[in-house]
Amino acid sequence: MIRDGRVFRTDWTPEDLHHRHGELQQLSSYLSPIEEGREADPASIFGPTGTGKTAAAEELLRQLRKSVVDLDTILIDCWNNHGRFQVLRELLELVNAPTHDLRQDRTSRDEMLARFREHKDDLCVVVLDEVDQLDDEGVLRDLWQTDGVCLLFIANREDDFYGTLDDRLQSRLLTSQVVKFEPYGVDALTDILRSRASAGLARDAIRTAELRTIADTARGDARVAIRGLKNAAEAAEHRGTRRIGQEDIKGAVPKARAEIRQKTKSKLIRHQRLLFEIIEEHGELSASDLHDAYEAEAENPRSKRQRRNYLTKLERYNLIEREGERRWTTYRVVEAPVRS
DNA sequence: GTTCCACCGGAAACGGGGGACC
DNA sequence: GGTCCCCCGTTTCCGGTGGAAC
Repeated sequence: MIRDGRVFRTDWTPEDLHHRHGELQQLSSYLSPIEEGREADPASIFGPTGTGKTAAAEELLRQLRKSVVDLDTILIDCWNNHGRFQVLRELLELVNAPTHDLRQDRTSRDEMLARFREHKDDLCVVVLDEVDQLDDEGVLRDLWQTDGVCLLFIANREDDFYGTLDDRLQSRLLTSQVVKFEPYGVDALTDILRSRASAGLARDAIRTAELRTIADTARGDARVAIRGLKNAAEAAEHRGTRRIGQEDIKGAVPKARAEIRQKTKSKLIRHQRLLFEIIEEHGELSASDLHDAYEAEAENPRSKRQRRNYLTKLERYNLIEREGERRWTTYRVVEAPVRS
């Protein structure tokens, strides 16, 4: 039934970006000075998980590369590169600057920045995906102050991003252009799934009614929906049938959510995972109960201050949410959506 | 009204790690 | 082999906050 499994991967980009033409056009107009060889003001994309933000940015970079000669386009995933050194190293690699002699504890940031400025083209578009995951905003200042660098930020929530910046940077960036990506509606998500199904599944493997059911259950998250479609196809294959039925769909989307959550969990370090598992086990519990449970279970428990850092991280990962303040603080597991 | 308590988060200090250099 | 360097993860300290207890 599955003809091409690549279609269901998160990094697979369709030829046509369904239902994001307006947003793409908006972004193109913000970055249009680049096509005339000029620097464009920073722009930001905000929107929940699975709304096509990264895919839109990639498409935008593709279009810019087609129309502008001598343009560096760089997309950095700040989820995997959250330190200043890591971001600068990625920048150097992507502009083909020498990186063999870089050392986290030896090479100064100024030197790395100078090397980047020397090797990049006159104009360079830098997309910082999941920018709210950055530990050190200094790199934003570095890039902001670099001639010829056009910045595009991607984050889930506006306040998560701006809230972490110092006043000076915040006031500069608050004037940047913003494009908001709303969650997909059922019709839009059904279209997206139809296009994936026709590219990756056998002909007539699924009907519109089943596609709509998946789209509806995914609640606006394309990543969950696409993975759900793949799970449904596998279930149908397992059943030995040539068409996906409602019974194949039933567990497909919850399974997709669980898989995405598992992937996120696998990135946690031991103490972060323990804190998450305690919250998961209790469903919801107060801060003091959480600390007590952690101290009872942890080997070499980390300090309370460090635990608070871990909990902030878990919140940013969309794994948990916090409610209330001070002694009434409670933590609970976020059911959905989660970031992949 | 004052003190206590539990929590949050910023800032500074500390120590480990590991390659370069002598 | 000893020392240097400095980033990163972690701890310590501390001020702020606001309800509870007195």
